[in-house]
Amino acid sequence: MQGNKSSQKNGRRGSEEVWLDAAYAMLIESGVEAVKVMSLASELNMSRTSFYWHFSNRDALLEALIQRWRARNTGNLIARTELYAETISEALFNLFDCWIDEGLFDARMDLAIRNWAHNAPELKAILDETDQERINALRSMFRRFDFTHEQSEVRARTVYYTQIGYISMMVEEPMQERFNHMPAYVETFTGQYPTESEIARFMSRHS
Amino acid sequence: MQGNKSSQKNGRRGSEEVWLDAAYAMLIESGVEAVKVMSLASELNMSRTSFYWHFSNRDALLEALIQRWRARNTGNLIARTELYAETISEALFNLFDCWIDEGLFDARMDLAIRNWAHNAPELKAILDETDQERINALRSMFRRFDFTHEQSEVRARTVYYTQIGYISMMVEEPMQERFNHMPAYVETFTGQYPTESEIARFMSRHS
DNA sequence: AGCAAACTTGACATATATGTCAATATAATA
DNA sequence: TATTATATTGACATATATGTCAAGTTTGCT
Repeated sequence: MQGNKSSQKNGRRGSEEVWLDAAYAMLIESGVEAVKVMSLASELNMSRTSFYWHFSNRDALLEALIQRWRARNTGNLIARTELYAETISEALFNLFDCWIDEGLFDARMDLAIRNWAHNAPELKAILDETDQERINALRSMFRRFDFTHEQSEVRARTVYYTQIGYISMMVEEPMQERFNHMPAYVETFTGQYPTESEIARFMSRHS
Repeated sequence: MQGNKSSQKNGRRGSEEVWLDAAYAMLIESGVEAVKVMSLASELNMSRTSFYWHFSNRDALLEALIQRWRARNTGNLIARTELYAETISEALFNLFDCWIDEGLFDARMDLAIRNWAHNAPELKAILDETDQERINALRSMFRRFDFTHEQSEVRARTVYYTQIGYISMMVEEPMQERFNHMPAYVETFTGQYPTESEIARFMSRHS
């Protein structure tokens, strides 16, 4: 792990990113094991050995992938849980934006990292920490409304596990169907069905 | 995929199972990609080539792993959703047995299969079908009590996704803590806190 | 003991993957 | 145009993995 030769200021030609993008696509599509210098080279129509100018070795590439994940998938989700909301339903709808907008939360990357972490203890440790931070944020969110500590703990986990499960199953569902179910999810997570205006506010954000 | 030479009646010495057991352990520990004839051989202190007497090739071994999963992880979960219950809470507690007893539901195997399916379309199709059957059973369970179609649909998914998420995250939690949270999970999934006697009945099963 | 079925092994052929290196090509700029 | 930093390449060395085969060993049974 560690250290690629050049990654300084000069963004002139820079083919380093090309390799990283290809690696990212491969990681998401087929998992870490599939991120091979050979495969990437043939996909890029480039000599395999050219890779070694940009990265010292395969591990350096993998390390860069992890850095990319950390940079992109940190903060957004937690920020969403902290947005202004008058009710727990509104707060949940704020969170749901993450499940819809790939720019807010990269679910496929998150899944790839999770599977990868199974065989990479250091990464597993980072991921566990990340998960804990997210769950903490969700627990605080419930605490801000009328939920006991125990309720907040369990509902935070239910919300998070549900989403991780959804991602892990790679559910393919028409977007309209997802939207239709969301009020019922809010009802399940909070104990009460959202109001017309709460639903309307959420729906209007996504059109 | 397909076809090992001998697997008939004669269970005399049978080293076929030894290879399969090792493969199973490797699959669960490190994923399909790690299920390699070489690794298994060195772990079993056996010549690599000996493997090929028992299985025609690596694919046959992988096929056998899938068969083992299908044989073991089919039915039990669904049967649990169909057990007699006077309330939805009792029904959910019946289901929770699966998350506690590895004999009823092999969560680690399920996760390994799910990750594997990511790169194996045929397996993915089988898994999708299995998931659908399980969700259908859960939906029917909710329908048997006072839930609308929409509520049953979403709560069935919430219960299932939550568990898949839990497995996918490889949460390590003291058993006592899991038990302590279960009434609050029941409350989240059903909308009402279980009674003392429902909790007592569940707890008494696990001691 | 003797025989056949069940199993194991090492030598061989081949495919895929990583990484090093010296030789070369290309682009920016002096 | 000449120089230099930035890149690319093919040849080579090595590691890991799959699978075939002929020759051997072990085990169960008569």
